[in-house]
Amino acid sequence: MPGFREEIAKVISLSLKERLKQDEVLALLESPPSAEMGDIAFPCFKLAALFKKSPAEIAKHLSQDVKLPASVEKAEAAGPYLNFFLQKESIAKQAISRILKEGASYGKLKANGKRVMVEYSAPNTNKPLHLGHLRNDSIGMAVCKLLEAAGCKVIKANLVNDRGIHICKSMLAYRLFGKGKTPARAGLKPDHFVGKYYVLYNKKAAEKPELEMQAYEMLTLWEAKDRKTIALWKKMNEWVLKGFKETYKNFGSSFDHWFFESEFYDRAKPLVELGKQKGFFSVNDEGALLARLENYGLPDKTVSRADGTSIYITNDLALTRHKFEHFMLDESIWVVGSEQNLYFKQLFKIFELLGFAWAGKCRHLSYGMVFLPSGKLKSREGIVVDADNIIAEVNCLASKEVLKRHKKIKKTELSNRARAVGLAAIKFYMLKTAAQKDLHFRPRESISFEGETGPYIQYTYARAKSILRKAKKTSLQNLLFTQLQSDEAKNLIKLLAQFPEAVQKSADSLSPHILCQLLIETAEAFNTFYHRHPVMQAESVELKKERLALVQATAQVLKNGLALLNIEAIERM
RNA sequence: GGACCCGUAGCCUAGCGGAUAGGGCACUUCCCUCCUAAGGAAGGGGUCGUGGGUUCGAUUCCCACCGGGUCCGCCA
Repeated sequence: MPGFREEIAKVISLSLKERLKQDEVLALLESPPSAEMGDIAFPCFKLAALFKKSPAEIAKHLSQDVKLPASVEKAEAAGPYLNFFLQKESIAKQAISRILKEGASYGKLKANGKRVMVEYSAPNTNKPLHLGHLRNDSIGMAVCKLLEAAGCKVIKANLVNDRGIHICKSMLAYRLFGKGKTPARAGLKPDHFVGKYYVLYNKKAAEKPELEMQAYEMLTLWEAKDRKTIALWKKMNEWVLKGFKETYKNFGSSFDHWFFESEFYDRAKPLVELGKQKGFFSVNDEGALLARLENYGLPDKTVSRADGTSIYITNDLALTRHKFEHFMLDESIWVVGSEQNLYFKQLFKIFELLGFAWAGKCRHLSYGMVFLPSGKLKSREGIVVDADNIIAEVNCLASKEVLKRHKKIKKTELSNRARAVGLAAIKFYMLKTAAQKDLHFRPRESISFEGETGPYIQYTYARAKSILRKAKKTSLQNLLFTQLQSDEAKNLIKLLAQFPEAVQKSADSLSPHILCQLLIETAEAFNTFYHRHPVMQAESVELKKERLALVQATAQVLKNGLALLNIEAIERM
């Protein structure tokens, strides 16, 4: 069902003899700076070169030539812009009935057959998930949902970094100082229990440098599949994974596939051979194997150690090939922090040089670092903001807020609402700014429930739902929208109509913040409308119904939007 | 030394070649006999890091510089 924006794009496209396609026109539409100038603006700058006329001339020509749809009252050229004045009844009818009809699928595009894998979270099994993972998971989940809405078949993947020297460090500390304790006996969440030994290792290693040697010996034993070492590794990894799964469940992260580095790190031999054959993998003076990338403006990358043991990239070489071949992917996306920008450039260049057809289908979704007031997160020193603690802390804050408003609320209801509100605060905070920007996390200020926040949008939704509950089962069929005349209603409708385009844009550019921005604007517009125009006390029955329909449509859009950000819309707050 | 990212009001942030630079926090002043005040209305606060250049037009593109960050490991 086309909306009025599509209609406008269509008539412009037709008038331009389709030199610009409807979708291209649609993407160019913007809002004039003030309402007096119109509701939708079409800038003509891009057409100047195409038609060899000034933008103003083109706008003028279009204003006379364009065949206006019913949703448009008039179109005026204003310098280089063509401004459209919308017909209130028509757009209300069109947009609201479309949203009510499509319901939960409003904003979703039809399937495009593209298979995309999104790898995110990627924890290390030597320590619990921290603040950085919360940003990673928030972005990862939102991008998965956005791509799904855009019509892709999405496979959510988690790569568990479960081998390597860092894992051996917590293992060594446990063997030396653990005295056979278990998480249960220590009364700790199992991933926190293991993390304690990683911190302990680093503390002890500062005094006893020989520990480093011992950790490396342990890695060699592990690679040689030494029974006792493997047994310890398995035990500790099980503990950690059990803890992770609990955190993921709490936070709402989910995965279709779990990959383990331990299963892929030694499967890169054929690729290493291929690289040698192609002549750009070669051994250096110390005996390590390097991918020679200096001709491509990149530093060389070590592919395997002199003693033949594997390093991190070995795993990615084998795993990526497996991903594309086994899952028949059209695209593979890695959600990984910006500190690995160079690493991914090198990795992708190696795929290209190895000659894989899918080399160009790899995307690194890079996001900025999360800093604390004291500096960067440093898990080695135990300076972390632990994910579980943050979730619990925000939950507690939310709980207090709910309790302030509802003194006699039932316990289960209180905890459900607090959980939803707390998570919304964290996730929206992580998503509302462009991913590449660094984030400075100040626990007290960062996660607020007022202003541009997840809870603000949830609150707006809850207010809308509260009205709808009061209205009971008023029929909203066959409304004419002749009464819904206010500017506030019109503004709101215009924003609701932009939702599908915002979803598309967010998905295409892997930028959840674009959708966040629209949801904020929509919530603001609704709250303005809410204050100016009482719904249940409307002057006439017809007006009341029309307002109710608008409230219903707004609630639907907010709910759909939040869902794409992996945030729950709650009925009452 | 080299590469990349970020500098927009006290703080956070959108816009990234075009119409008066949008928001939020904090601050000032109003609004709960009225559908949830986690809200709304109004107000003050900006040389869009600095200096050049390209352009009819630059917060947006290019160059230099200055701040801040990251990476350049036989760590992951």
